Amino acid sequence: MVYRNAPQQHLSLYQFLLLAGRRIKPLQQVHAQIILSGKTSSLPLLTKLITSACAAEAIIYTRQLLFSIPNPDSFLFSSLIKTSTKHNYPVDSLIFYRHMLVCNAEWSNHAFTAVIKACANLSALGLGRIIHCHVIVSGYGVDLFVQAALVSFYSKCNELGVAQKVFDEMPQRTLVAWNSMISGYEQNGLADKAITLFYKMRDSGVEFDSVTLVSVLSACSQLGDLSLGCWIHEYIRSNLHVNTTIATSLINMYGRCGDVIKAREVFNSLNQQNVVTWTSMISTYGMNGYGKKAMEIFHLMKLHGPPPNSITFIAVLSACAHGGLVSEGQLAYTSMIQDYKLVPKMEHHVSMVDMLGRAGLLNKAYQHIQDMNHVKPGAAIWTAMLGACKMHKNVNLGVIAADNLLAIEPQHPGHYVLISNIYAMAGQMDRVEMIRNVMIRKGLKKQVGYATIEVDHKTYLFTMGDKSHPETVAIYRYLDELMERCREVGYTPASESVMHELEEEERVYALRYHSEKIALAFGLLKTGHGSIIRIVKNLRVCEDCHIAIKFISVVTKRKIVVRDKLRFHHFENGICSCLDYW
DNA sequence: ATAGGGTTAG
Repeated sequence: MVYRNAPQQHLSLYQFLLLAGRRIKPLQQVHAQIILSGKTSSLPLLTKLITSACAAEAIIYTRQLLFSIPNPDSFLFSSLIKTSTKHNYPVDSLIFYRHMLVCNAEWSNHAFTAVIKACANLSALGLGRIIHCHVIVSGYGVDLFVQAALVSFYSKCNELGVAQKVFDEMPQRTLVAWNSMISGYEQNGLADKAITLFYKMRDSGVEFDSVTLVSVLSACSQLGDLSLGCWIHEYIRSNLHVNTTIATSLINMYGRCGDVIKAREVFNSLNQQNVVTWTSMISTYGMNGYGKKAMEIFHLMKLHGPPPNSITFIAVLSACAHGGLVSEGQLAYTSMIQDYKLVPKMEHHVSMVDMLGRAGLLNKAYQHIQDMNHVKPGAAIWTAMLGACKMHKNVNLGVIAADNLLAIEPQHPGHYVLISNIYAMAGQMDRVEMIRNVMIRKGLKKQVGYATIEVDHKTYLFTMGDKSHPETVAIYRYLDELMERCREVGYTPASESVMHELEEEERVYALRYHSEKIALAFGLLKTGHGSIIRIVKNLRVCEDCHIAIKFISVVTKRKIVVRDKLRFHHFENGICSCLDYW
């Protein structure tokens, strides 16, 4: 308690600390002053010094400082753990936690929440479990802050069951706990559970905030749930201030639900755009196949917006890949490196290979892979290459891509169909057989395709050849009739896109009753003439369905929007926004 | 005098 006797002296040292801010040299000068004036036991001073050093990201100096302090107290430890977690030094956060244990300092909910968050950032499930035990033994198991941190931690470690259990056992569920649980489901791809929980939250009378809605909007994007998304937009308009975060979520939601016009409206309504809102708008256009529009926005951004970052260029290159804008994409790629000094990462290379490959420039795509400096081509690169080889029927390069893909991810079930297709094309039936055997041996099945459609605020799900719907007979009869009308105006089934091992008869059946066709027939039967049909498909839409839907848009005179695994297809008058380029 | 749990783009 020495410092109470000489407040003047300390005040000036403290002011020096404030002046030093996060600059490391001035901080070290004040440190010297502290030593010279003999105030090395003033914990408030040392706490400010050490957290400033940590915030200045001088982590080695921070560690040295801690070990030079004779009796750090609980406050110093929890501040330090908090700051190190916040500045992305989770390992140091754990080291400080251990040091806190050794020093036998008193625990606090602040120290626990921070160290749990550090474990969450590391996805360190085992360590987090141990700390959870420590929490309970220290009597902090009942603390609402610590419980919320645990919910978030278990969610980030994909342990949603445990997260839910901690959440359920909370005597009082705080807003933050609800938000953690909802975002936990959303981040783990369980969008329907996130939405169910949101309704529960609303019904239990807990006030939600913009953080809740950001997660729920993401869940809407995943499911293509445009009606809940619109409801949230209305709610925000009348109750909340639209900040850039929530605006980004709205743009993204509309974009991923295929409503480009609404996305643009939100974008235009913003007073202040940042790099994230610009990037979202570019990627919305790109994802929906409007490559030219995406480039228009990119151009506006370069004129009036902040400098594009690495993620902006992923959006730009991907828009070029999906829009067939090869020379524009190549220019953007060069500009990224030369004008913006950004180093291309794996995702940029994937988009480049995708872009060149789709355009049929297979040798250039292969050359790009070989020219990648310091980056080892990952599975995504070879998948893009393989897809392009299949599209343009280049067997030689296709086999090279397939071999590389098999070498990198031999276990991945999603690759087998594509790989065996290319070997079949190359006439290497022994390898086709081998791949098939591997699939059977490992119990790997083709991912089950399904399509969903929303009618009267209710979502219906169909799988291939689905007969579970009570009106199945009517749906199939209508679908058959529809396909007959399409045939009359020139449609012929493209059966080669079905997996080769099916018998011919099965192929035709499989094509005719693909989930997206059933969902589409159901939607056309159930909705009025002017409305847009919106379908979400979990896999990529197949070639035959793509052709068929173009014809269906003609014979029914309807607008049809299909979101597949990668992008959107807007069908109207026999034309798709992807220009058959996907 | 010392810090402050959850959320944001491909």
